[in-house]
Amino acid sequence: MGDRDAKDALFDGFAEVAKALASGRRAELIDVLAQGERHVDELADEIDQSVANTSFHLRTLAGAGLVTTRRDGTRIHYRLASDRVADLWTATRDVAAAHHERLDELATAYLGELDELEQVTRDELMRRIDTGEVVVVDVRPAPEYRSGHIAVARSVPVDDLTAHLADLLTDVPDGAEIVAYCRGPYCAFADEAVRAVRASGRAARRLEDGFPEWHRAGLPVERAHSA
Amino acid sequence: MGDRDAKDALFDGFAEVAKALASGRRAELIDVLAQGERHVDELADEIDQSVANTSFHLRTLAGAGLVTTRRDGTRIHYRLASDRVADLWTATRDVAAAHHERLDELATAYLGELDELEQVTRDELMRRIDTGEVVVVDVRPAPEYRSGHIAVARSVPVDDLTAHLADLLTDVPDGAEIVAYCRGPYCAFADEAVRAVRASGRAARRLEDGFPEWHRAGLPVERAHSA
DNA sequence: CAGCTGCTCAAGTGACTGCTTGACAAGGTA
DNA sequence: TACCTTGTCAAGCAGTCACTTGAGCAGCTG
Repeated sequence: MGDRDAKDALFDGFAEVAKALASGRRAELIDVLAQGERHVDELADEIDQSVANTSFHLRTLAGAGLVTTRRDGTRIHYRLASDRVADLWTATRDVAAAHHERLDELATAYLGELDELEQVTRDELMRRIDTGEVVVVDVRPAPEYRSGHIAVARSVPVDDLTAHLADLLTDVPDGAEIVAYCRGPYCAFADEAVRAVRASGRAARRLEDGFPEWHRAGLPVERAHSA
Repeated sequence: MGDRDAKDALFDGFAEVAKALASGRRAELIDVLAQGERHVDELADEIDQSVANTSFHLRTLAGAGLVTTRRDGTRIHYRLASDRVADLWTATRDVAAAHHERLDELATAYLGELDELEQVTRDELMRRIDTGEVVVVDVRPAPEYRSGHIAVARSVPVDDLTAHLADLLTDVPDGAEIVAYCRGPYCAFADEAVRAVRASGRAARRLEDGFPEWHRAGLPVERAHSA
């Protein structure tokens, strides 16, 4: 007890958890899985990798205990092992945002300039939902909406947005604003949606973060029965 | 904007932060630096590695933004970039504790059986400090005590414990208990101290975690002026 | 049963990591 | 000035990782 080999082995154990997140592709998987469970081809599609490689990364994550699986017929559904994993992912992003010297640049390259799109905080959105001044739009892919979403939100996946934009706009009362949300602060879907809505002349902003943060803040959600 | 390469680059950026923690030796460094700043040979000594290798790991951590340096004459002091890094370290340990299948085993191999040593929570220790029923002993190395410690604690580094045990015991009033603390929940110093004190027939327990957790909980500390 | 879908596994390649040794640079001291 | 201390850097080796291709296996469906 208390010797060097045992200490090294223990800290190597902690490092295994960090190692699981130490790949951009696995980080993307965690970001998607934080929305709810998904099966392998969907995940492969989300991260633009082969099914074999995605399967390999998922097994790496499972080996470190970050995700678990559930079989349903021929499909295997992966999900985060617990909310703690989502907390770890949030902590990683926070440290990167605060201390990684090039992160702003990388985020801007992916999301575009953020200053032009004023954001809505969770608290402000909650107040405006209560007073009915807002239409909340979930622009994530449909499976993510199905497995859980902000209570009053309607689903308009960003891929279908141009097709359904006219419908959406007719449902927005005068004086109300559209607020779009997606996976989190570094998800591009909401920004894309906000730009599209604004291009058609209506007011729109994005929520500052996404569904996982809303849910973990204890704000009202609707969840699928099985997920 | 919004394209695959930019998304990969952004998530690779997040992964760089995780990669920095993805080595047992670097994790040990973070655990030590969470106590306060230290210079390179001290750190090399703590993790039982060569100065060259320790310097290499520290530069890796600095490259990811997790630590910063301060020059003082010929010495270079390293410290955590902010409390966020300590939060990330805590989140990593929590996930490992909850989901890593062999972590309990590794922790037991290093710390010994925990059940035999009943632990004191922060809240309970705070109450007992107020009622004066307790002598709080900081068993970390002296530099860590100097850069910050629990307000009423006295320093008895575990290396010096056998030499100072008699002194310590004479200062403990009848009916009072010794509570030892060190770096955190996976630090062996406090357990070792508790066993030594108990072997001499006095009551002793360890604090459930360590100084960084106490400090971040906003409980009373004394800090060095310069650190 | 055969054939299909959904996923995993194995082998192979190029790139990176962790550690060692030994040389070197920056700053302080005599 | 020369010399010491402290820390970094470079080369080199063994081990590991990310991704590809192609094979294989479990469980449905006809």
